[in-house]
Amino acid sequence: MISSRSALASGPTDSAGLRSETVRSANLATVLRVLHFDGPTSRSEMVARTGLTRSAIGALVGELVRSGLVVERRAISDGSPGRPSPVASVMSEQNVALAVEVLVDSIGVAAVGLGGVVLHSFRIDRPRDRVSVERTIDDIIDAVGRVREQLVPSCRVIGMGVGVVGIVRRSDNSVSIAPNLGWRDVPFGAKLAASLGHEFPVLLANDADAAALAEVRRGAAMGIDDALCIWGEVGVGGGLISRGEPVTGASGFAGEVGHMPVNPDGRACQCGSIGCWETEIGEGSLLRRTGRPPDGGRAAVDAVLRDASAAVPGALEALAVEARWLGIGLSGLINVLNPSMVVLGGLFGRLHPLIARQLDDEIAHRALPSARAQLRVVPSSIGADAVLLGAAELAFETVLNDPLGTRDLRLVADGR
Amino acid sequence: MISSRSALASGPTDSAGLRSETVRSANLATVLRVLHFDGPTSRSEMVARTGLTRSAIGALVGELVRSGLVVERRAISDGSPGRPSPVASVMSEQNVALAVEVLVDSIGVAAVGLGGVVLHSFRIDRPRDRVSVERTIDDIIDAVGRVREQLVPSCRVIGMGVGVVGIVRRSDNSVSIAPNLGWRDVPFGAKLAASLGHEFPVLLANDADAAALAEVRRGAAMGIDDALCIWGEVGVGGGLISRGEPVTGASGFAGEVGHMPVNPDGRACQCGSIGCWETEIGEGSLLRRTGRPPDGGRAAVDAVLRDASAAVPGALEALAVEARWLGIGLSGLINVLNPSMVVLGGLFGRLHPLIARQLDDEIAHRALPSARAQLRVVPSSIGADAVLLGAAELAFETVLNDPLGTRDLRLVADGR
DNA sequence: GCGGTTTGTTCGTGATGACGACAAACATCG
DNA sequence: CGATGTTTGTCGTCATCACGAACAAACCGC
Repeated sequence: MISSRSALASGPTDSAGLRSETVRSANLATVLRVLHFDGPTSRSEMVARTGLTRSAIGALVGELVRSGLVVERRAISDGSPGRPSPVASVMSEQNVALAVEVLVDSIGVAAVGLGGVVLHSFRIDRPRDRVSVERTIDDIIDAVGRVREQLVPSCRVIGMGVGVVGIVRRSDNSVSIAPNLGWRDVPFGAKLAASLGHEFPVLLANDADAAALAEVRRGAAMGIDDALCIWGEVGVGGGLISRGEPVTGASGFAGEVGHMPVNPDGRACQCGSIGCWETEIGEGSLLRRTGRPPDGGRAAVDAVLRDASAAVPGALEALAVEARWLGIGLSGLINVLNPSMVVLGGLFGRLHPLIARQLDDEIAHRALPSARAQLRVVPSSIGADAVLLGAAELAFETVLNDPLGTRDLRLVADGR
Repeated sequence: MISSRSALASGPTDSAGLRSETVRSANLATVLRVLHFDGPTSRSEMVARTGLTRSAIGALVGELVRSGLVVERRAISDGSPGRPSPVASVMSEQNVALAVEVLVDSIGVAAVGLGGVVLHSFRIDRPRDRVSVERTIDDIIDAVGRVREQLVPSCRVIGMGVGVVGIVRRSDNSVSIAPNLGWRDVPFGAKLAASLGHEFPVLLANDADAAALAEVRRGAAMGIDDALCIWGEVGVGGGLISRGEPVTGASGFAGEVGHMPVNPDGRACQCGSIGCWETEIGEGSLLRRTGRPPDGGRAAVDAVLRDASAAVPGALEALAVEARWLGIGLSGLINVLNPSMVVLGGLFGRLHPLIARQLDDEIAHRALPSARAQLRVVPSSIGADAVLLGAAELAFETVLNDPLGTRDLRLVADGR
């Protein structure tokens, strides 16, 4: 495998030298990451996994415990000989990320503990005319307040992750365009952070990207280094994972698979182009093919699914066409990115059981044999919380990269 | 930006702990990388760039000098006050990579010095019936011999990089399928390494991938973290760069953009699918549109370019169609990957001056405004040597990642 | 030739992990 | 129930590596 740091001239960070502190920080991060992703782990297990010595692991875990991120429980003897190893685990309740999901008709907020546990959550349904930026921020603050009430007093908020139905420019935490909300070039991250008094960092992401992240970190694609998550509702979004990390692109727009041209002489897309993938596989398109109004929403889709399960001819045909176009677009992405797993979420996750066969056929026909050799296409395994969990992971990244860098200063003071 | 190591469970390498040696190795790599990519650099400049102290840089450069990778020349006083800083540079002639380019009608071999200098090269033209695996290996060994004769006696061969016209599985250095050569599932890397007596590592890559790497390391996309290189000849290949590193995909197939479906009801592709991008923009397609036989090769393409420059109507129209389809496919890739630069090489590089306008229009029409905001589309800046230079970079990676890991044992022995 | 400036070099210090010795905690067996 | 073996935490020592300060060297300008 090729692996190198970026060439040069791209800023001082790239060619920065390493010092001893870097090592410590990286090792702390490694340990915390294991606990965050794999759950409670004994010290001896950590020795085996990291290759570090017992003494090093002891010191590292100790430091994490002192900083309030980790607890160690006395070992429960598991029957094997030898001295039992204490099990470290993350302090979920004391270290939480606030996750926010901004949809058109509702706003969800959750407190997610380190380790990925949803501790508390709250959802505000709202009429379609209540989607202005200010209203949205008000609603979020309201919901955040309610969620925070339920947290333990000693709890520390690590950060906030927000998944928005719209195209997000990650480089400056702004919403570039969100047609369904009527937003355009909104510095949403900055506004929200300001409204919250800059108490913690606020990170924005496209909802599909967030869901993809959740899927890779805690769902079907766990442990997969090259994955592709396609999220479909009204629009179609995607999250790309390469080398185990999300592909963001130059300004964080990567993954807008919905606007890949697949049918250059097809229907006009609301993005201004013609024959985007979204126009062929989006919710509206599926509904139209069954003779329903394209804005029927989830209820209408459920009706189609029921019809198809009952083998109603019109519905079956519509699904066949859907499968065909889904397969066409996927084949392109498979040839370009060679993922080892494709996760279908949202609409496509629900559709998958009904169209798996035809979808696989289409891919077998159109994708290069070599590119699809190791491929698995699976439905999303995380349910409704995918976006929230992904948004939380976004916020956790800070601590996971540098566990002590952002630690609570109080704890530093009396910790040693 | 999100950045994290791969989650877990993906092998011990991922969650490996760092030790002090790691720091040394990483810092040596940083210094060597600067010299390799930026050319001769003074010590004081290196201090500024890496953030390391003068003493550390001194020790690091010293170690690289002792290992025979680097020389230090006495500083030439540049007029500024203060003690002049000695300039370190890479020992190109003593540390070379052998680069090989396997095309249908010729085989090129070059000795590329560390730093990216082509020292010597040799090309064997061969009839189209001489493309068997064995013949090819014979020809390579022959050419390698001739090139090596010209190297200085103290020269050390770091490795061999091979760019092949075909789909390469990087995970095991094999050629999965190369239609133009008639190869299929050939463990070419292993065979070649064996024929060379396993003297050095042999790394395989698709020719477009190699060219893309060259473009990112030393060409138009130098310093760009998210780039996309589209290489067109008979087939269409692509190299994806994300976060400054090539995207390889699960088994190293990523970048087969030529087989992205763009026209589902279009022409049959030799890959078995229908309406692949390649069928619309490949050399054959361009020639067919001008009424020429599709296998006319480079000479025929040149004729088309001449016609277009002379504003012959048929040629202009053909180029317009070419530009349209090139734009359609590119727009999809831009929306999915959000690169900040697209480099057009091979056929497309030659075409670019003639179609730039129409291409930009098509992209403006089809790609999301946010995704193309920072985008530049440029022709390749490296000429005929792109594949060779990229193949060499592939081989250099070993040393650049761990400068002393592979050093000549002789030098270790008397070096200290 | 003298001061000012920049840079290489040397040496001591601090941080960090490896390693070995020892003690603690558990299971098994007699 | 105690002896033994095994596994593991802890402590002290050592090696590695970068930092920082002091000093020397090499250049400029006057």
